[in-house]
Formats: sequence, structure tokens, C-alpha cells
Amino acid sequence: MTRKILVTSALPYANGAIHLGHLVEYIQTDIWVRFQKMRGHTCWYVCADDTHGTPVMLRAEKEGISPEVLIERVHREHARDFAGFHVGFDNYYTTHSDETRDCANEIYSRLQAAGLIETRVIEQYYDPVKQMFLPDRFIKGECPKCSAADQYGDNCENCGSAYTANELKNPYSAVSGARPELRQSEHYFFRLSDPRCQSFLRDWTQAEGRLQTEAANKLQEWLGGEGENRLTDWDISRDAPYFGFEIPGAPGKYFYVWLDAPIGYMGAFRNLCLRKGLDFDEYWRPNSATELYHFIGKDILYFHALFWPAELEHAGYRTPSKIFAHGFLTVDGAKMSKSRGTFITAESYLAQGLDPEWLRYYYAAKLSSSMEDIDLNLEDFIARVNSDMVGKFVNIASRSAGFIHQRFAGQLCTCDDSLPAIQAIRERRGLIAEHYEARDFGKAIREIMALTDLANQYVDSVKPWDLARQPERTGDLQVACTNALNLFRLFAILLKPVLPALSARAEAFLNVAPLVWDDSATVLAAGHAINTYQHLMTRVDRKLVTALIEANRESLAAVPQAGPQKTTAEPPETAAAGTASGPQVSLQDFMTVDLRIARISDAAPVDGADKLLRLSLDVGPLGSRQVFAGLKAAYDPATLVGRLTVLVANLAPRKMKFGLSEGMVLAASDADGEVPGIFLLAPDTGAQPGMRVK
RNA sequence: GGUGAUGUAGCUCAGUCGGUUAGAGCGAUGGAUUCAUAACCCAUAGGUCGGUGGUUCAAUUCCACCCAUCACCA
Repeated sequence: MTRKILVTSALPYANGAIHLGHLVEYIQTDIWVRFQKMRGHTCWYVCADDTHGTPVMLRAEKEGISPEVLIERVHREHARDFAGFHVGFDNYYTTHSDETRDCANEIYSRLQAAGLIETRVIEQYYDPVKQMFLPDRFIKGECPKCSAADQYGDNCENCGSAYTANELKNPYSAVSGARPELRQSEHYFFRLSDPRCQSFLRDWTQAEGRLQTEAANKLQEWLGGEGENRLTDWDISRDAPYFGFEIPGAPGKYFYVWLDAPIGYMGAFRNLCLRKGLDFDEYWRPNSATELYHFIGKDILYFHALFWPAELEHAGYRTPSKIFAHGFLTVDGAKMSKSRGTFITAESYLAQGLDPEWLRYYYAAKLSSSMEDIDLNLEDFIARVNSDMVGKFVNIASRSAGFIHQRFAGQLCTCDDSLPAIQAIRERRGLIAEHYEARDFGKAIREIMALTDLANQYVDSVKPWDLARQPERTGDLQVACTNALNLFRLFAILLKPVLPALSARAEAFLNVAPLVWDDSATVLAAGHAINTYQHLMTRVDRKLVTALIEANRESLAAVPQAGPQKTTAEPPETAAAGTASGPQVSLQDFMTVDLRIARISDAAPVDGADKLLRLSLDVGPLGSRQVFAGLKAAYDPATLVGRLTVLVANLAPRKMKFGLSEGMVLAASDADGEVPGIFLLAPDTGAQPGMRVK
């Protein structure tokens, strides 16, 4: 049965480059789509740039160009990057399109007719200089909880607390620097809290196979129990000036991201329908027989599994068949970091001369159907790609082709079907297909690589190089190499969803038509002639990886960009977390830590805490500080009073259950816990409270 | 602080619906080989399956608590 499938990946925002974190999703989706197409199904893969919003508007202004020119340029860059990694969209479109606008208007008017849109006057910060309302990310100020300076209007990077922009102390506009004022404005809301949405979502999210188990559980948490109304209405409008679609019948009001970005999925597909003569409604009408899948990052699950289906359902469209959420990418076990050079852009990866299929293979080998994060371990990347792809897979062709050319003019003889390795592939191909279908690419790769081992063992057992020296065994030599090349062809089929370019080169080498999945049930006919062998893939050179990291390393002094709003949100880049074996720091970096001599003026146990002592510290000119320190097991508080120690004076204050901790005192302990004890640092006699340690 | 996830060989990961000697690849060591991009083949070493308790005839696998890491929420 031929399935009709529509697949999307999340829309990248048109204010930033595609990086390796993004590519996890696009490569994952692309592999799945290629697999479906190889199976003979009708499968359309669409995506688009998410172009609207304040960040794009302001960036364009800063560059002195129109938003349209900016998004056009970024679109070209994104399309180039995706093509570079063989991500084969059937349409890579833009949300700034008539199709998306039409869909947005349609959905909006139907939701309005259903009574699910309401207006409400809200208070928001307004920049009097710039004359615009400010998104939370463009307001900065002091954290209302810990008083850390220069925090964004949604959450504090120091103490991690979440709040609204209106709670910030001493707010200022990140755009103009002006002090924003609270102004009232009428906003449009989608009533997600409506009982209709609640009851619909309760069923929808728990439907069999709709979501991964972890995702369904998470959704259950967000939905709460029956009768609990945990969902809140979603603000879908923004005031002018804004780069986006104006809301029909509401001059000066624009659709906010929720009512245009995801509708870009529909817009991109509608545009494809126009070009290919497809029936849009067949894919989007309620009870459609077609399948609709969204690949997303786990961070936007809330939106895609609650807001989006509720919106579609009540606007009279079909809802997604399934939502596939994936985890984030870490590099060498840590978040991608510009200072460490692990915030790697797609462009730089290609520019440094690395093969995109190395990354595709590595990701495939690590991907599963779960929402777990995957780690790009660079050493492992080099070892795995070289060993599996070159040493095992490509090697089969490389070690056989020479004989066929030199001795048999490129002609194959009859392949031995009964060969154990070929039989094993016949047995396993169904299972491998199931793994691809279930997005368990790692399992598929493991199966395939185990089969390539059988192939290499086979070659080793028949020893073509021995046969080549025995003129009377010429026939055996041809059979051995024919078998090996057939095995290679079968692996090229099984790996084709992951390695489209390599498979295309293999097709040219083998002199065959584009391979499809069912070809893995057959072998090449006797007499088939192959072309000369050329290297199908080079090995990863460690130097390339080192150069890549260097090319992406940014100095710590680099000014961070204003945080963009993100649909395809990836983990934000953070400063080096600093592991024990981490990179060296410059003196300048070290000096950003303000270490001071402090005198312990008081020490007392803390009620309700097993390990903590409350210390009062005299820091000379810096005044006094309260610090909670985990010293209870090692020190009697009374013995600490009067002692001098070292304080990290500019550590962000941390709010604890017991009060605010305004710094950290330094103490030594064995990291492995083998040597017991905690040892407080103390300066030599003569040091005075407040002195800087450096 | 709450919720959830994760913690298995040096590294990256499988696996165990509880049951004889816990697996793979890479790396290491030794051997074999020379067709192949120092690839491939054979063999060896290396893990009290994060910790402590509990349930059980039997736990790495179930339960509780603790520790560490990560995410979300407050």
C-alpha cells in the first residue's frame, strides 16, 4: 500500500546561522523521508524560514536594509547550508508569503467564529524613544529575586528564576537604553483554556502512538488532572511597529509567532501544491487519509502538542498524526559553546572541508526514537567514521574492484545467493526497515555494521589475493569478487537514507539505476559490467576537526548578540562550564573572578539543612556578606568565628530556602571522595578583610 | 525546592518483561595477513551494570532512599 505522507521540520528563525544543533533535526528528518521515498511511498518534506518578529525587524534596521532584503539573504544562506548537508526538502519556503498569510487569516477567522479568540487589555513595557512595545527579550534590568544586573525580561541567568518583565528592577530598553514605561494595549488571545480545548487535548495527546511515552507524560503534567485548568490563553498579537502579517480587521495589530510560524508548514505545502498540482485539501482536511508528521526539538513540544493541534482542530483542519520530538546536541559532553569553539556552524563545517556525510553517519549512529540528548564526541566521531564507513563499508568495494578490472574487464559473474552474508542480509533487511521506520537509526546502523563484518570476514576467508596467484582458480577469483561487490551494493542500499551522496557515487561505480529499498532483495545479474573504482569516501583527518574548532572559537570578549526568539530553539550557548580537564583560561578570564579576603564574623548551623553553615563575613570595604557553605560536617561553627578565608565576591547571589547566599567561600576536598574532609582556605597572617586575591 | 530523564568496560553506546560465564564498536595488547584509504582477519586484557538498603530461592534488571549530571517548572 502506498502511503501519502507530509513531513515537516521546525522552522529556523531568519536571524542566525544554521549550526550543528539544528542539523540533528534536519538530518534526522531527511533520513526518515529518504527512507520513505525509497520504499515507494509518496512523501513530501517541507520547511521554511520563520521570518517575522521584532528581532528580524531590528536587525534589518541596524544593517540599514529592509526586513525583506534581510530575510531573502538569510533564506539563501539557510537553503545553501541545508543543500550542503543533503537535506532534501521538496520545498524550503518562507513564512513571509501569500500562502502563509492566507492560511493564517483563514485559521484566525475560523477560530474567531468558534468564539476562541478574545481581546484583553494588557500592560506592557513601551520604549518611549524607539516608540515601540518591547518583547521580554529586549528589556533588561535587575533580577527581582537575586538583584543580578543586566538580566533579560523573562528569566535570570544567574539564579534561574522566572518572572515577567514587569517585575524587573530598574528596567531599561535593550534597544535604546531608555527607561521603558508601562502602557496599556489591547491584545488578541487564543483561548487555550476553553473547556473545548481542554477536553480535546486530553484525548488527543493520549492517543496511542501519537507521542513518545516521555512526551505524553510531560503533556499530562502540563494538562493536569481532570477538572484542573492548567492551560493558559495564548497571546497571539503584537503591536506595530512589527514585521509580520496584520490581523484582519485589527489595524496596527499583527499576528505573533504562534499564528504565523507553524502555519508556515501549511504555507510551504500550499506553495508546493501550486507548483506540483497537488491537492492541498487532501492533506489538510479533517479525517484525511494522509499522514502528517512534525519533527521538532523537545523544547517546543508544549507548542506543537497543545496549542497547534487545538488551533487546527477548531479551525476545521486535520491534526498531526504524530509528533516526533528529539533531544539536544551536546559537543564533547557539554552544551555548544562559542568560547570553546563547539558552536559550529553548518557553513564553517563545509568550508573547512569536512564531508557532510561524516556527520550524517555519526548522527544516524547515535539517533534513537527517544527524546534523549545526543553527544557529538569529536574523538569518537573521527574513530567511528573512519572505522565503520571507510574501514568496513567502503573497503569492501575498494578491496574487490581492482581484481574485477584487471582480470575480468569489469565484468561480474553469477553471485552466490546462498552465501551466509547475503542470507543474513535477506533475513535482516526487514528488521532494519523497521528500525528506520521507528526512527531508531542507531539500531539500524548497528545491524548494518554487523553485516559488513560478515562481508569482510568472507573476503578474508576466500583470500582473493591468493586466488589471483593461481591461474587455474581464475573462476573462483571472479566469484569471490562478484560476491563481495554484491555485498557492497546491498550495504549501499541499506545505508542510502543516511548517505545519499555516497550511494549515488556507488550507483555510478556499480553502473546501476538509482537504488530503492526493494533492490536489497536482489543481486546483480551475471555479465553486469561495473565502472572503474575511485575512492568513495576519504578518512577523517584529525587536523580538519581541530581546524574546525579553531575556526568556530570566539574570544570571550566578543559581544553577545541580543537573544533572538527562536522557533527551532536549540540550547543557548553558554560560557564555558569549566571542567577539571577543560581548556586553559587567560589571565584576563581568571581576573573576572573577584576573590577577596574575608573574616568570618559569625557562623551558625542552619535549621533544616544537614550540611550548611550560615556564615557572616566581613569583607572590609565591601561590607558584610551572608554566605551558606557546606562545611557543617567538617567544622564546628564556634571554631570558625574570627578566622580569615577567601570569598568569591562577585559570584551571582543565589536564593536558597534559608535566605540569600551572597558569594562562596573557598575550600578544598577530594573530588573522588576517597580522602574525607573539607578544608577551608586561609591566608597567611597579615592579610586584611577586603584584600583582593590574585 | 518540585517533576522528569540519565548514570553499564578508557571512550561512544546496546541489553536485561529478574535467572547459568553482562554485550558491540572504537581504543589497548598480542598474533596473522598484505587484496584494500596503516584498511581487514584472529585472539587477549578490561566492568562488584552510580551508592546504600529492601522485596525475592535469585537483582545490573523491581521498590525506597541517597549521590552526580541534564532538562522542564516554581
